[in-house]
Amino acid sequence: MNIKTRFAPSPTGIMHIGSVRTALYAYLVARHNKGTFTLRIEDTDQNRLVEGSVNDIIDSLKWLGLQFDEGPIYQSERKEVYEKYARELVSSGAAYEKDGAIWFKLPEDGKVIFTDIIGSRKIEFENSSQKDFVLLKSDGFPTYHLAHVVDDHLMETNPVIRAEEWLPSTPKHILLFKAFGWEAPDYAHIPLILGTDRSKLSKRHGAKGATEFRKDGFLAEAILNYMALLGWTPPSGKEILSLDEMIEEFDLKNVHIAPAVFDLTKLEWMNGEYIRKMSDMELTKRLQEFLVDHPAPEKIGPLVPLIKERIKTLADFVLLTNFITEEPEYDLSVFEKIKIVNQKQVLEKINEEMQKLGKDWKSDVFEKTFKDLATELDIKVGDMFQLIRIAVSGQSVTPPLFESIQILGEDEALKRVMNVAKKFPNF
RNA sequence: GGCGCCUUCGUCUAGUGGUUAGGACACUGGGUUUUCAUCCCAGUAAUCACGGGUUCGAAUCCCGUAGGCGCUACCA
Repeated sequence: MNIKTRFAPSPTGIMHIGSVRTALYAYLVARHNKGTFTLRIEDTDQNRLVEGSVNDIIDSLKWLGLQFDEGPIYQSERKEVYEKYARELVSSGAAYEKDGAIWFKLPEDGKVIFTDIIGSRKIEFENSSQKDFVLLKSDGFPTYHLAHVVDDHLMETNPVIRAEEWLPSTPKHILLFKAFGWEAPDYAHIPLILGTDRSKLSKRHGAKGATEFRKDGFLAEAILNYMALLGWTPPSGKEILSLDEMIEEFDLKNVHIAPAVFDLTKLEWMNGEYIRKMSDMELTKRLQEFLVDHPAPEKIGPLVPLIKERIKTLADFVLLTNFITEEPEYDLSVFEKIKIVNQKQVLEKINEEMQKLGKDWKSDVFEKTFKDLATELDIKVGDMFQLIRIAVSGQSVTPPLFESIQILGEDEALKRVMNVAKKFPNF
């Protein structure tokens, strides 16, 4: 059978992260079966249109690498088509006009039975539990129900892949296909993605759009990988897999039936995995593209090997390195993570030792000095170096300590330690 | 309210009649790095929603209940 899938968002806002998964699955099915993937814009509700949304959707798909073969097809440009078919139903007696709209007449008895691809589950709806519904609105635009049936028939979409919120209206669609004398497609209703409160993921949960994740420094491949696994397990059991590997392994039959909670922490972990896996050169390139207004893009490269294992998102690069160019802001709670009781005195001691080091500190001397000091003051070596790290940078995670000081310069490092020792614990 | 779907560690999940219920994230502890991170090892964590069956034996099959969620628009 010829496989044609489509992603059919309505342009009522930015491309939501949940839509990314729907688009991805439709894309994977098309590619796996050497079929066609189409983008269709469902802009039939004139009141809810949001300017810029189509661009955001297309940009998101492009960024993610989910290239469509056909479209975008705009439903708003096909009004006559829908009207023609709606009138056809009026002629055949399956629909009627009322208040300037065309309504579908729901059969009084009988039931609709279909098998959803997801979970191969058989689903039944009694016609008596359904009501007549609008096909063509009085403004001449079709409702989702009419537009879906007409378009997916004309486009020969099969299977129809959409979110599970559509499941309750599927009998309407199947009845419509039947009224037209058309064969209904197979349906795959993808379970919802939930927020931490287990309700449908939305902006209320802080759920962002695809392009916002991009702005936050997430990688397209990590987003794709994470979203794919939120509701699907590949037969190989792999957790990290590329788009090509997903295409190879994907089958709607392995998509889960239960909804899944979106977990940002795991996404961050996965993004970090992708960053660490990348070559230094590639990561440098990505950072330069990401940090468009970085004051010195040529200085990013040398820092990459130092921070690669410490960042989870591209945006973390800034957090990790801005202490080099900017005076850090100190927060007592960061110091409190170190289990040293008399931190002020230790800081003063560190300051003294640093003064004695003179100019051009050497790595081995530096390390021996503070290891000895730790022994002398009876504190853990790890805590000693961590305290220096925080005094110099204001942060508990930085590039390697000695390298950080080298980049910063001995004078500046010393100045900061002195300053901290003096002010502690009142910043 | 009506209709529908769902229910294994906190989260993502493996599991299709016999497993010490496995893995991943997170968390905790330890090791490597004389420092953070990375990496490695270990550990905590699911009476498989609950109650009945069927069976020698059930997370797995059947029935029921509860809870959660979704839909219930001339929105999609």
